[in-house]
Amino acid sequence: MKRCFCVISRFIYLSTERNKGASLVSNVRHDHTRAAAAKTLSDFRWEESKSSDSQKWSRLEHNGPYFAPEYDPLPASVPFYYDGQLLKLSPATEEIATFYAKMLDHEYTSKEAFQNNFFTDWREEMTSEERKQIKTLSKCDFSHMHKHFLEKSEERKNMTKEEKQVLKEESSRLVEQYGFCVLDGHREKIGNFKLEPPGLFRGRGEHPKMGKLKKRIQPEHVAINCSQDAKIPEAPAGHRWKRVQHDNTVTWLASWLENIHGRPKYIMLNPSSKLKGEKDWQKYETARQLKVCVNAIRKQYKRDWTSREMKSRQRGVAIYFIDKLALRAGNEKDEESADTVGCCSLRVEHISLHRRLDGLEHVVEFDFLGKDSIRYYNKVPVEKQVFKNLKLFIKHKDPEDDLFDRITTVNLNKALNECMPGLTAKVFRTFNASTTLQDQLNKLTAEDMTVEEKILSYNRANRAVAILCNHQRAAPKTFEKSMQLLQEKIQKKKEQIEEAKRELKAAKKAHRDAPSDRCRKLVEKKEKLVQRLCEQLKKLQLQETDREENKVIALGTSKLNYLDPRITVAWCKKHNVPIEKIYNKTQRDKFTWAIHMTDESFQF
DNA sequence: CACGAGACTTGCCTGGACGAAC
DNA sequence: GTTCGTCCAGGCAAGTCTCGTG
Repeated sequence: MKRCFCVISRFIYLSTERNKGASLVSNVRHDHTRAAAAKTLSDFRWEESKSSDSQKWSRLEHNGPYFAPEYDPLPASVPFYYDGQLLKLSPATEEIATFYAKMLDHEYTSKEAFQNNFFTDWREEMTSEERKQIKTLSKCDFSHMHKHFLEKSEERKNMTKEEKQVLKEESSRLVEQYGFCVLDGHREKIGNFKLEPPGLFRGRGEHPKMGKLKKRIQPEHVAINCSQDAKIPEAPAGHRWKRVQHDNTVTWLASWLENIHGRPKYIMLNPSSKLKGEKDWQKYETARQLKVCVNAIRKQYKRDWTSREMKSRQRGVAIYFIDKLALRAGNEKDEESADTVGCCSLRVEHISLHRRLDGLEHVVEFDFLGKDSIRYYNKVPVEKQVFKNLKLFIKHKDPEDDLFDRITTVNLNKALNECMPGLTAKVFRTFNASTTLQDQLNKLTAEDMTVEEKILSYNRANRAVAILCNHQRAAPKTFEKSMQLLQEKIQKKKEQIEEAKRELKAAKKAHRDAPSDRCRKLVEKKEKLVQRLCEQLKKLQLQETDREENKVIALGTSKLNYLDPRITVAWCKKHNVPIEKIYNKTQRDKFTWAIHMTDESFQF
């Protein structure tokens, strides 16, 4: 498998290198396409790939991370008052105050947890003098700071073109210096070369740590990873790195521990890199592998529904949910984070069982907060045996008890792995998402459609996946307004059509009454106008449908993470839709591998 | 097996660039 | 020229899963 990808990756490099003849590129592609076609799924050796996969590179060199600029103290003209008294804060204290002052408009500064966390952490950073004086948050007056930053941002908006140009050049110099690394002889883009600046932590949902201080990262906190023979990046003057290591079994260039949860964070490559692309390709191949054995797995979990062992029954139902509803695995979480769940961590309170609902039998009603505190709400008719089992699982339990108390993500994944090497809960999401896209595209695309209609079909297929995976977004702030505008446009267009039709009729009549070349030409002209207007109307109406259906659905996540790009590429080729209409520049870069290795016959 | 550390993927939001409409 | 709206890259939080250790 590994070897197979090497062919592809060599091709990608070839094709992205300048001054290479097009004929060479197409030759490579041709060869590869055949090689890939000849390769069947059973040829993949997962065990083998596992050992060889552990080495991620042989040579790695980079310039280290870019540190956030030092704090620039406020001008003396921006006062801070405590309890009505002017107070000059020390730079460190002032800096943290500005984090809060910048957020005053946000709803969450009104939350008690946010205020308490912020104030506790702020006081910890104060000088003892300041700590003695500043005892109550509500007595702090940040309003002048707040105003100062509003003005600053206004200033920034009103910069001249030239000033903006200067900034732009500065930032591209930064990218030039820090934004790339050299991995195995190839210059690769780094994903996030800038270290996160200090600020206030705002978790998602009801996060118990909201408002806590995210501290400034110092070089002494940062570990550097590069190859032994590489030039070690220089630490900022007067500083040294936490450590420099040469571990080629990992892909990160730099890492540090964030202070909120004490979890590691990393600087890694951009998705367009070979390293990431290879991994991505592997992911989809695993998902395609599941396609081959999913029937057997389904049979197995259905058998488990009637197992004598409670654990097996629970696992059978859990995998059924993961498969049917594309739920996430649902690892255990600690108390120090928002209360969200996935499949294995579902609690009794998250489901309601309805013997009969809306004319359907055995309906399970799900209502819980999933990843990022996004609500999952769904009413699903299930097999009778699943229903029976669920009743059994919740018997004698309290609402806050685990629904699946005998299983964990670890043993669930272990069981899955025994069915198919490499299989874990999340593979089902990839598999179901990509399968859905393929099915929907096949169903929704017709040859006689215009390109616009085909794109609408694609978006609908994409949307079906997003709904399956529960990818949501906040409705755009301007949604209502822009929708209304669009409707007015449509109305206007309709009126134009009426008008044009009347004119056409009149022209026809004139031509009938007194045929002439001039009259005939006028009729033709009017006919064309009507036709053109109708086409425009259709386009607008398509746009309206698309936008309405998309109001709270986020398509990006599935497009980027769940849909095998080869499905899209093949579809575009087959139906003559330019790939640029579906993938923007970033997406094309990320999916370069797929764009080059896929021909129109590919099916997931 | 439980646990925690570590590595890597997935996820939503936002600020600013850019183009269209006024 | 200004305003408005859309799109996208970047930001960073929050998941999943693996591995080593006792």
